[in-house]
Amino acid sequence: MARRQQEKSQETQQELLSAALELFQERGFFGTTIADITEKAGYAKGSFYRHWQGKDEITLQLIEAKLASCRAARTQALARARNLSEALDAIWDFLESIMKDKSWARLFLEFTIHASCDEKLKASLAQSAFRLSDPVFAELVAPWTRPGVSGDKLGALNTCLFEGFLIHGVLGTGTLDKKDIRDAAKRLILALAEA
Amino acid sequence: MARRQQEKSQETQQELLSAALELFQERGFFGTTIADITEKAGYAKGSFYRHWQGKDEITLQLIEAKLASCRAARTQALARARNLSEALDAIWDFLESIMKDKSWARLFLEFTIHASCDEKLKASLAQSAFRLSDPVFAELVAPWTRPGVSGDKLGALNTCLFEGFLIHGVLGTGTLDKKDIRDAAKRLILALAEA
DNA sequence: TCTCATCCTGACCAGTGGTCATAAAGCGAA
DNA sequence: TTCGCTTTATGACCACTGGTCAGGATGAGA
Repeated sequence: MARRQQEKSQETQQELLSAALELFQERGFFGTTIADITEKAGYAKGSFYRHWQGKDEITLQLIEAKLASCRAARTQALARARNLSEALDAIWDFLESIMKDKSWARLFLEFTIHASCDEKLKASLAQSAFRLSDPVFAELVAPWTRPGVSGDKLGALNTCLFEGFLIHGVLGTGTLDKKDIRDAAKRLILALAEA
Repeated sequence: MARRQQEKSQETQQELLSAALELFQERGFFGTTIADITEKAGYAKGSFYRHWQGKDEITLQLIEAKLASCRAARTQALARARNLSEALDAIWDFLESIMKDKSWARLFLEFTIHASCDEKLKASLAQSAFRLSDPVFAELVAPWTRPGVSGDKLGALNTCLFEGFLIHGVLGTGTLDKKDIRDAAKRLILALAEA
């Protein structure tokens, strides 16, 4: 059987993923080179390209894995929500869980901006579960919004506040905390949904 | 006199600035190399470093120049404002004038994220007139906010919406337009300022 | 033992930001 | 005009990046 060879390959991939994650958290997306990753994992640079096409691909994979683990909790909480306020809380619990770690916030932002310069990557990003896309948000809040209110727009505004807060966070002025932004988002969305 | 030499130097600097601006708008901050800039302007790469320490410095200069031209109008409009709503409109006129051009929005974002990885640059950015800093906003809206309301927080929230909208813009989903975000910001700030 | 597929290597490439000895040109004075 | 001196401009050079690829090592099956 060729199982052991495949297992070795998988193991290598995992080691590279772990190394990449650590380095991204430490030095950010732009600050990490592929040579850094392979060196940390104990492989030659060429090995990287057996598993991914480039830094973009491995980053996307890491981000998706991170989000997948946070999404389960969100789905459960949303199922329990009895009104729009509770639904928004579930959504913001999800958003907060993503960024509990500041280095994740930076990685998200760096990658988002980087992706915005590349059409293909932008498409992957929009399709992936990375961002809480507007239609998804619309679907989540649909049960509690009045007809005529665009759920997409509510979602986009919510995302603006969230991603703006990410920038606020990485710049480190510290004027706002988690609660401030959540309250503001809830206030805004509730006001608009009922208008 | 050495005037003609200085004039030539100034002229070179201007040519490089123009070339840099065009390229930044076209290809973004990360997509533009220093060799691109000097080549477009018709100089050798080394000439660039007579005028700036690196890409960061020339970018900061370009951004500050852009903002300086927009700030005059803002100051005038704010002086005429008779209530918080009008003041917010003046501020959003200013913000909109900055990124009327989509390529500016991307440049702002790219540079902001890039700066967030560098302590020195982050300080320059905070100090510069680049971002509508929280204290400045607080001062602008102070005449119309109730005591006990933190103008800094209002400013930070306003900035979150603005910068979140910049991301929304560069990702090009197009769910929101200028008016949506301005209305949302006004609604939020007015509600909080009067609470 | 002999193949052959898989996994891994590291020298190699073009291109990056940044440096610096050198060349060219402008300047004022003799 | 001619001679220094200063300012401006050059492009080869450096260490580094993302990415490639012929070839070496290792394991699987006959």
